Amino acid sequence: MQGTEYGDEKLKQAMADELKDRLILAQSENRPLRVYCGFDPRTSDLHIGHTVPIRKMRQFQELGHEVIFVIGRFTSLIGDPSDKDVVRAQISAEEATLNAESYAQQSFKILDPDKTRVEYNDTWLSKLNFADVIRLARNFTIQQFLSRENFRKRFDQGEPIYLHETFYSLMQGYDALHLKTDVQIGGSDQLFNIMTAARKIMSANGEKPNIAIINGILPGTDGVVKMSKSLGNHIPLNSTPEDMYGKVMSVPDKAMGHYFRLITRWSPEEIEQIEGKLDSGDVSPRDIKMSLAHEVVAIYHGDQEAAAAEDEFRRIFQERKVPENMPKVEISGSIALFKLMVAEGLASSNSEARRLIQQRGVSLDGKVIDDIKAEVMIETPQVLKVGKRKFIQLVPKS
RNA sequence: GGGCGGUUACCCAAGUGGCCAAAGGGGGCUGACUGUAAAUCAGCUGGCAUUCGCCUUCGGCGGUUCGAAUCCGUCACCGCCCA
Repeated sequence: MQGTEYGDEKLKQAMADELKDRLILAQSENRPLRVYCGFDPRTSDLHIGHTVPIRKMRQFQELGHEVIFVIGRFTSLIGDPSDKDVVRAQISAEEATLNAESYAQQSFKILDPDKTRVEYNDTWLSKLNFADVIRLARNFTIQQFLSRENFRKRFDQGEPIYLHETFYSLMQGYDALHLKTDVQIGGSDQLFNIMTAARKIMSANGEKPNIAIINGILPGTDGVVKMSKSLGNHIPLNSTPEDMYGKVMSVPDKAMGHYFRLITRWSPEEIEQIEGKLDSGDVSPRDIKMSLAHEVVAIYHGDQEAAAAEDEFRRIFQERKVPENMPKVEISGSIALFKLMVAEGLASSNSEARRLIQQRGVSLDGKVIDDIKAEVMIETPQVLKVGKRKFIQLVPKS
């Protein structure tokens, strides 16, 4: 039950007890627990926020249990209202399918592919007819949904709540029923879907309700809001070691604890020790964060890459030098600086490029260029820096 | 189906005929400071041209007007109340 967050001690205890009982039961039936977690293939990139439940699945896997990775190809067409207080856009089936495939692949960075069952929930959900749906819906009252915070808030503020949004919970519940799961893993934003919807649907249909393992929510690089691609505060699993390292470093100090607990391999004892050092001021928070960044990178890229990313970070941001490797661009003759920036993707429009130049955000070999009419002529290789972290090397065309 | 209110840039939100590319806040970006943290300060934040200027944008379409985000018509969508 490490790294879990039920927001309620009694609930946590109840779930822990139930899990124990279920383990005993499963053992007597000579079978492993069936554990599942669903993912919404809304985007194609997994980010480290997604890894929180995935790591939990991995733990179950290591203990010999059966793990089902459910891709919500059907549900993503509807949109999960759980983590937003606004309606989410629906995406197309084609998009969902494409995303789903790369999704499963990425999850194998953590899960053991041979021991993971991947399921797409449209396999069973698309077969339900209207009468089936009504039967499921009969288990719930409008009031139950309204008592849920995100619906309540919208209701009170006179913002729309669409009927189809309530179906999301039903679908998730049906997933659990269909798969006859013992355990369902999810973030604390899934509490309603798991505790209220899934458990009710299961017991109403004669199954034992699955046990909820509720993880804390990993905040994004802003340190406050749940990590998500759409908010741009995410750290993609596919990003380079350097990028990943840097992004972790940009996380506010106050959010470090969540990162320790939710995405590192550190034990509770180690974390306690680290936090002790932080509190006493024995170690600089920056150094702690650097070891955090190292750890995160090491999980996905290995120690060597992590060490290299750390060197690079020191080099660029602490010693203010240029990166070891950067894209090379050949320049012949002379070209307007702002045009070059746009051509190389360092600015999204001429106006933005000029703005950056005016704001002294552009330099060539360390020398700030603040003339928007500047022309560049390259005779020997020079490094163009735009903003805090964009570098390219300009070389003369041979 | 009826009545009322609403739809403004990435988000929230002001603006009710010209001084509106559109107040303010958030977010983002750049710079200073710094630990790519926090806090703070300054600037920027539609596009093209950076010289006057030009173009696109205020739910869609159409109209009135020298001129519309602002007025009229119509359509779409949302909220509240009534049925």
